[in-house]
Amino acid sequence: MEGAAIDLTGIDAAFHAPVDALARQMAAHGTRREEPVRATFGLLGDRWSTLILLVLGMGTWRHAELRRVLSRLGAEEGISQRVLTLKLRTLEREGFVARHVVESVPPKVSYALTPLGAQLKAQAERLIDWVNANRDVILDARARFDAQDAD
Amino acid sequence: MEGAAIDLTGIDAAFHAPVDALARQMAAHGTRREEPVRATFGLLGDRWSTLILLVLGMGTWRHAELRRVLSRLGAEEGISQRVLTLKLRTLEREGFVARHVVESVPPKVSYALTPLGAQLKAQAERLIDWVNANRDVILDARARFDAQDAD
DNA sequence: CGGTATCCTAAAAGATACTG
DNA sequence: CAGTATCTTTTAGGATACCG
Repeated sequence: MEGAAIDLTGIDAAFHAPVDALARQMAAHGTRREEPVRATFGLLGDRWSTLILLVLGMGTWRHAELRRVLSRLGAEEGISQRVLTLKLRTLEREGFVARHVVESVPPKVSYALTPLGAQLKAQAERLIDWVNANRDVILDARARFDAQDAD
Repeated sequence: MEGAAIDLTGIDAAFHAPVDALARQMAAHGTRREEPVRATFGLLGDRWSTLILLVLGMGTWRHAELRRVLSRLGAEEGISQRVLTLKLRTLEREGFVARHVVESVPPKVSYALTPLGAQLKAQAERLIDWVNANRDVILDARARFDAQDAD
């Protein structure tokens, strides 16, 4: 937890106190792409990672099966082999996904959630539930925004 | 809630049952970019929106002040005027941010969280806390991954 | 079958200049 | 001061072919 010594030069003095409190909070969020919070949020927000977490939440999958499921359920257009490998690698590096290889010819590779990944999936589901509970509020806000925009 | 009639052709029969359960869950997540869940996750995952939510959580800010704070606390490099406007527009459209204009010369524009936006900020903070609680697990996983990678 | 390499497109974000 | 327009850079993602 670094985040000390934030330079507030140029920010109105009236804001120093609240900004100071905020600085601690934002230090917790982290500023660099490598920061775990930023990295995790980035994963949840990308096109496939959350979907992958949900699918892996059901059990262990081979690469090809996983890809087929994502291609059927995830979107009109499916995920490319390259991107699935990429996303799985990132999820593995962060400790959310475990990759298991059985040495045969050809080798059998399978993926599953780690305990940490299962926790993250639970967190994601909480957020999904919150959004869905407020789905109508959001759609209303959009409708109002788009309507006034058309003036 | 559409999401009925998922085509499972080509997916091994052994997977039909779990995939079917999964289909309902993924329908809740939504597949299209316009889906509230996808859109909200995308916001939380982008470079600035979560930071903006945190700053607005402290009160009402003018555009320029907001930008100065983000440029000091948010990253080595600050947010551009254009991107801040863009992000605020999106947050406003989703109903998370309220934009208030006082008609003067020049007009005074200020931004604050809506009640819904405050809820989202709380959700984001929950996730931030979870990641920070597991920060070391994540960093360990990365270290192990990078080490075996170097073989 | 899983993975990589190469190439390409689309989308996000930054820099800069300008307007009411 | 807030916002827009234009241009450029960066990054995510997709298509395809090939390798062990």
